[in-house]
Amino acid sequence: MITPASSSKGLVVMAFLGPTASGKSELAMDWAQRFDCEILCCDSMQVYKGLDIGTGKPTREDQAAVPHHLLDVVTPDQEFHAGAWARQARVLVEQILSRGRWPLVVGGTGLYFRALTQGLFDAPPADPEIRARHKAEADAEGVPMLHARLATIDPEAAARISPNDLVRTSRALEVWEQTGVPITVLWKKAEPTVPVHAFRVLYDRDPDELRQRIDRRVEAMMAAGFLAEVKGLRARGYSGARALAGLGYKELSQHLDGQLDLAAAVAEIKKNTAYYARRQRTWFRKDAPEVRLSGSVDMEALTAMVKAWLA
RNA sequence: GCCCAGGUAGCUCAGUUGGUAGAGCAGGGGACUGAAAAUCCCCGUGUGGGCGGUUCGAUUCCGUCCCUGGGCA
Repeated sequence: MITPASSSKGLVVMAFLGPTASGKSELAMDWAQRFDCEILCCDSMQVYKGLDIGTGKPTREDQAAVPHHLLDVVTPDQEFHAGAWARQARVLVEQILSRGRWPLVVGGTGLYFRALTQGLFDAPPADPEIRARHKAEADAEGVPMLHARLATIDPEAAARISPNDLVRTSRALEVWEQTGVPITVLWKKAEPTVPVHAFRVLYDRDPDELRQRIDRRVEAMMAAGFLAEVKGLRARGYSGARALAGLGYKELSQHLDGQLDLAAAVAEIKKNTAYYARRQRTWFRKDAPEVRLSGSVDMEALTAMVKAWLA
């Protein structure tokens, strides 16, 4: 038996990270039941209530067997973001450790994980009005026009952000408009909060196998009523919510709007999910994991590695 | 056996009035600080089915052989 109490590192967590459909959740359930863990879902879409099938949310049975956190924290139309996730996650880590149990972070949202382990800088929150205005300007005159404006107030930020990247250009301008301080200055001032140390397990499959798993998973979601879930969300008035821009939700919404036939929508979901898995790989490769695993895992060997790491 | 249509990137195909070729899909690499399942950037040398011929030069024209699909016997 290993417990986090045996560590002298401070706040300590286990983390199973990896691309979608890799099977990391099953691995996590196994590990959690061996070592008395509580699971922190590191997933930007599972936080939404009602997005169940399409997000691959843990089943009721799994949730009953092991405590899961950071699921269903907001309704689909509510604002949510990395900062909110990280804040809640940090509190949960402390609480779980104080109970003498292990926090086990499981998921594939790289930004959220980084926000937990490294912290985010102190910045003003999003302002929907400003974002809507930027979006309208970009639609009318192009993102590069906004980017050019950023370049005049914060050349360093402009140099790091693509002229076509609306999201980042808009955020940098948003920070400037709200504080009068260039975002670059805030980046530099970012000070890490109490660090969370994570034993990172990157769980992956080879690309061919992962692609097959993705295809099968999408088919299974469709068979489980994914389309009905999307219809229901739209019927409740969430069609414009950002949550509905998530993988699968977006394509099925397009189908329901008559833009795609169902088979094409499903094919798009598979393709876009595979693209997404690639982006996830990039993220976790950079955040250097302690171990890379795939396929069936030797739990004894993994346990030994964690013990050594804790010592 | 004869006739027709094809054989070009892992797959489906385009194009080159002769100057050694490019799209989509698939695949790969990267960025990422409160939108992140979002947003954005980058990556294509392939005996142009084989062998001959014409030509300064052939993937492109000609001959022949092989393979695939269809038709006729």
